[in-house]
Amino acid sequence: MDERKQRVLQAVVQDYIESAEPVGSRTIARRHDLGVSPATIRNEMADLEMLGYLEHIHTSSGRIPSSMGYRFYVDGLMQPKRLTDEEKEQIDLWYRARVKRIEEVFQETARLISHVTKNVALVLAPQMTKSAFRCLQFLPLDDRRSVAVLMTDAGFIENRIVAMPSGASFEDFQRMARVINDCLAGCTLDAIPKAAYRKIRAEISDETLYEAALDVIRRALDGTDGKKRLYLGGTREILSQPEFRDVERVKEILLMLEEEELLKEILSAHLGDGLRVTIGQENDYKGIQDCSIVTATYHLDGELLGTIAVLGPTRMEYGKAMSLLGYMNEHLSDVVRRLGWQG
Amino acid sequence: MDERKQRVLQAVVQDYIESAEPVGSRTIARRHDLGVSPATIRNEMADLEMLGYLEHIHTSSGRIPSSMGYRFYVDGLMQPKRLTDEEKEQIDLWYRARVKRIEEVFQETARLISHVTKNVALVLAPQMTKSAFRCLQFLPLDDRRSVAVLMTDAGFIENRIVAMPSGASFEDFQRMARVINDCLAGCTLDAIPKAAYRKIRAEISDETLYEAALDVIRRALDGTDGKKRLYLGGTREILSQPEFRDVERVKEILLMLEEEELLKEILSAHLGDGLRVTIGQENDYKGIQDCSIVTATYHLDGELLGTIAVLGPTRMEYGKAMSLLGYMNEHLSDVVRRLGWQG
DNA sequence: GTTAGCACTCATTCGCCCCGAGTGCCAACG
DNA sequence: CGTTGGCACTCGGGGCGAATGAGTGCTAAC
Repeated sequence: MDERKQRVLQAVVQDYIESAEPVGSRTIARRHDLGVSPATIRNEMADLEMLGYLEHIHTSSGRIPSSMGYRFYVDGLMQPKRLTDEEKEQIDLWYRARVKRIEEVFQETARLISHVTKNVALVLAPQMTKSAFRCLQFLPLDDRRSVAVLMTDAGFIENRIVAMPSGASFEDFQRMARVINDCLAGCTLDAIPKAAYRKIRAEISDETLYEAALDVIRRALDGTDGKKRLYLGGTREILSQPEFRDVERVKEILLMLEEEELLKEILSAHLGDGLRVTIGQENDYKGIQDCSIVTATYHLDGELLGTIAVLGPTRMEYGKAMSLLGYMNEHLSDVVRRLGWQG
Repeated sequence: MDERKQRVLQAVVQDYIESAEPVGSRTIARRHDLGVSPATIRNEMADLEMLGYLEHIHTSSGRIPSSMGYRFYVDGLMQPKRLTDEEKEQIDLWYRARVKRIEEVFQETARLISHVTKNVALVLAPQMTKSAFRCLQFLPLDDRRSVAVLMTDAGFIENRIVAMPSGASFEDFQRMARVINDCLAGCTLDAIPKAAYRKIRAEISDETLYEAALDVIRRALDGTDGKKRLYLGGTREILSQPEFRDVERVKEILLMLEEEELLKEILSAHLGDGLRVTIGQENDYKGIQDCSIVTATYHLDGELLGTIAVLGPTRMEYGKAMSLLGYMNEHLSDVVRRLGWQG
């Protein structure tokens, strides 16, 4: 593919991303300074179509890029846009103004991304169960119940009300906590070895108390896993995309966005690959083969990681999405740290 | 207004709610057994229009109810529908299956209501700051930080990481907690008297420690107030309403639904009135004068209360919405209690 | 290799007509 | 006097065809 073809392809993709209308040879000749006439561009476009980079809806309607065309554009033609200092400032401001509690980081990140890109944003929060047990403590609530507080090395904190079996005192509970803390020290939450349970069993002779201990561990863990991990943003924003002018189309995508498991799967598939773009038919899942996804994985101090993503029509501002995610990727952990999650 | 007019009005409202199309005299004669001819019904409808209960888009298109018409229907004509045992069973199942943690109750309630009514659901959670201070406890995290856990009488639990000033030991913090617990006992969180602060000041002589104490209290409180209190559900469901066939209309309502403060205001205005219906032009806020809101306030053991609401086009199944909210109203506190929030 | 010219293709828009649902009024009926 | 049937009138919506315009593909000339 020669230089000029590339420039034509670039022009087509850029114009189409901007206008959302099939673009014709004349338009390109007018708006881009290629130094050739529309007729020549027509010839080039016909060639590009032969090569699979452009598509025709029908004879006589401008061309639109194919998935392959977008791919070539993203890989080579697009000039990677960096965020300006001003934009970075804005992002920082957004966090300062809106995120008061660590739990809000993910939701607000999704909102921010969708707001900037005008597309759907997905944020997959790190799994608490992947981090290591630090300690379990009890606080007295009343004579029948106490509050179990579970902390992990990554700084997750969970609290939960547990009933105390009649006959057991708060002191019994505190002793129990010490045993559990000893036995589970350093265990990753989703992989507590059988041996640890045996050790607890050995330490706690009282049957009811042992049952209570198990219950506490179970309850402390189960909430953490069932906890919402996928945050969505921008289901409103996509309405401004011409692709979703028709309500049926909107319903379709919203229906899909409710399938949390499916989305998690899609995002998990991209885990660990840094910044990555999947375009149109490159998607495995059929329902979004007219959409593209840009994903980035972020790290929080070493082990823990999650994924942030932008989902939108193939006609997406890839440069913007990529630079934004790239920035978030680097700085999300800073934000989290500033908010006091992790030292 | 005589008996027959009422039956005609009832027929018009019911048919319109069902079909979303303006209803004509012939349709009513066919579908409702009023024992009179379409001509007679036409006359009655003309009268009802004079009286303000029905409206005409223009000559020769069936009638649709006015706000006043809906009001008359809701107040007198509608037969109040009770939930069947089966439906109640379903609701209970929903909660059992989906609500694992107390924090999810409100979001899931919103989802449930929107799912059943096919309209937007709003749930205003009770304010933590309206409940009374029970105790503040510290848990050690590492040598520089500890976790402050705040509990209130209503069973709210908040946790937050606080830095310990250098030089202060964990024991200092625990002493501080005891002082704070003494001084704030029984105070409502949003109305801590000046005297309480003076008392703390008097008890804690060390300047840095006092600052730290204030910071802890402030931080424990500020998160609780900033915490999300309004839960939305069903922004997808309303797409199936013919009123929102046009994307512009959808955008409009979604935009409004983002104005959290506005929504809180609207709901707060209905606080404490039990089950209440506001129809079309009865709404103060102009943006929803073609919508109706059904609200109900629920109580959680005495003091604490919040509001649940259904927001939809005036052509709403009032009976369904009201019976559902009525039920939720009575049983939400049961659900909460079962999940262990409050004894 | 590039360009101008020309015939051809569709999608869209507009006007037009017709149909059907519905009203409003009037006259007749019991 | 209330009820009914009949009839003229009114719109909205669907279907049809012509005009428009953006765009292509091809060919011949530069």
